[in-house]
Amino acid sequence: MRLTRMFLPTLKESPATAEVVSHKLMLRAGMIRKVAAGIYSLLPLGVRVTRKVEGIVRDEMNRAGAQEVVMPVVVPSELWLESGRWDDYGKEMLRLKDRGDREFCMAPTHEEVITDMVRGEVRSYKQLPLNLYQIQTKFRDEIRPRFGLMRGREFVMKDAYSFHATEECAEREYREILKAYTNIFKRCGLEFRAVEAEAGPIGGSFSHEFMVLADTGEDAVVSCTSCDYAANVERAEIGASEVAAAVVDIPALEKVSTPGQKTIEEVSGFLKIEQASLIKTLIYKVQKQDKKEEFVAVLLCGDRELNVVKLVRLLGAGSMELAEDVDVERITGAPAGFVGPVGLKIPVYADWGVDGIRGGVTGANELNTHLLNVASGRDFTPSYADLRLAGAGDACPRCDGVFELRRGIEVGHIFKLGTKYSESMGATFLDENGREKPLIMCCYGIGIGRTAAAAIEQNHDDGGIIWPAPLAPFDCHIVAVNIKDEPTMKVADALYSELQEKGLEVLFDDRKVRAGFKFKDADLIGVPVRITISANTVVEGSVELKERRGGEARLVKIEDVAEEIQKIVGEG
RNA sequence: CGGGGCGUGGCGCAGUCUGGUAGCGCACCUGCUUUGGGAGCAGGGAGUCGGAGGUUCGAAUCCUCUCGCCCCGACCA
Repeated sequence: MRLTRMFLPTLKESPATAEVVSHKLMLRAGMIRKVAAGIYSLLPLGVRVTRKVEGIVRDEMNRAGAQEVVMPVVVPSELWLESGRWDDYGKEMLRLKDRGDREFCMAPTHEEVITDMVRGEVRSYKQLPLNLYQIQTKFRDEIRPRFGLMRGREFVMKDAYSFHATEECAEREYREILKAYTNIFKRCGLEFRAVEAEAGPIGGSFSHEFMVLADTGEDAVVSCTSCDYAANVERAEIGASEVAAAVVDIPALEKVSTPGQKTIEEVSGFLKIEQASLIKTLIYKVQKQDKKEEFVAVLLCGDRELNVVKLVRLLGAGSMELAEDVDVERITGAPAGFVGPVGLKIPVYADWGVDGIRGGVTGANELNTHLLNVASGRDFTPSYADLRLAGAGDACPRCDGVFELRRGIEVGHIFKLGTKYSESMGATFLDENGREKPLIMCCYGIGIGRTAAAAIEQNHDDGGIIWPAPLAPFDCHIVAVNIKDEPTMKVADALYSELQEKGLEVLFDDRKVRAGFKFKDADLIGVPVRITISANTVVEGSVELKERRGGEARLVKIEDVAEEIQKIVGEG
């Protein structure tokens, strides 16, 4: 593509509204333009990158035996009423009416549609398993869209759904796609982790997220430094490590006045005691499954956070929330900030870490007062469990390694759905014994635009984007330093044709602007290889080759250019 | 949903407090010079100041309403 003819509006300054690098660079490099909050148009360069991601995804999905379908964006309410999600999905689902006042939505996901498609056709176990996928636009009316393509309202997603006669078969397929996803993100040239994750509101029994590692990621991920365990911190289990110390040599409890010192930081600073030696006490209001309410206390080391999901699971609760101030005072006798486990009449749960605190500090359940020399087992007896949010240095639950903490961008998510949709929507088949059973389902998603954005978050410098070769909009970028110089243009034109004939995608900057201007644009756009053609090197039959990802420019004989580029971008 | 902020040429902003008839940088067009890291000079085009209503001799500026966009928070002791 000749730059003089390409719709590629690059920007020197970045629009004020862009917050994260990928968003800024996509705007500056002329890949996207905003149409409304969380809604973007893709410009030619954006389309090229998107197609690269889609191509890899499509290829690996097909290879894994999945078949491509396309489902509608606008879906009638009936299907959602059947699954129960018309009411459950809430405001994230954009609803609309047609001229006959019939209700529809812009599909935020397609479980209902695919289940409907399959239930109409699949009758027998002989037709299973089946894996169908699509690459389609979805709409979720996010509370707060942000970060460009990273968290838009309208976005392109590859979603796949598999259908099985048996659990074993479903799990086998789940493993297959896990492998396929690993191939996909490897081929995209991204550093990523497949992590154990919470299944979330979509439901199901287990799930993995694919996280592209980048400091700007919205999610926190722990991974073991010595085995391959990795998990979203929301999910991560922690291995037991703290060993209980002997209780004997701890001095007696002592009250200390701590006027106005409520937070962990304040108490820690006031008493000159490490945050880790403080015992944080949270009072939670728990909604049990049978709708009864109960209050519980949760203890954590002062420097750690509670993982609410772990507590919910431990108690088998329906939901829970922090107790209101009035409830805290009624139950403990003190306002929030001065609460402690000693003498509490409600059930007390503690994270394992608390067992390691000897001679700790807690609230005294008395205004402006804390207790010193508190010891678990002597002064209070909690039920211990793994309750804290995992962090760096915590023990791995699978081996004796420890966690490191990284940030990640969720680009893929796979779930085992089970029979949630097939049961509610009557998608059944007849097994070998002629018995009717609900189909067992799994679903598998990949955010296409988000993957491109994540690639930028992970691969950029001050000058702009540094595309991993497989996602790059072009393989190489020819810069003709001076278009008025005839020898230069002769070589540039010839190379442009030759490289294209050899199957390379070539961007040719033939604009009448100064060299520096072209170099800046080239760095911004981030094509892997730049070929600089100028009068002084052309005389000796060579041109300059420079890789976007570091490295010095080097002279290459004109006849060797194609081969060199193919070596770098890994084609041919 | 709660809190905060912003809408002024394509982009980034000043001007608003203290009303007087719109300005700067980038981009764009023309010419000359320049030509390896976002050139210089000269000339030029482009804005119903988000929209509606009001106050006033006069409104980008003050008041009311409205629309749009952005940020922070939504499990914190």
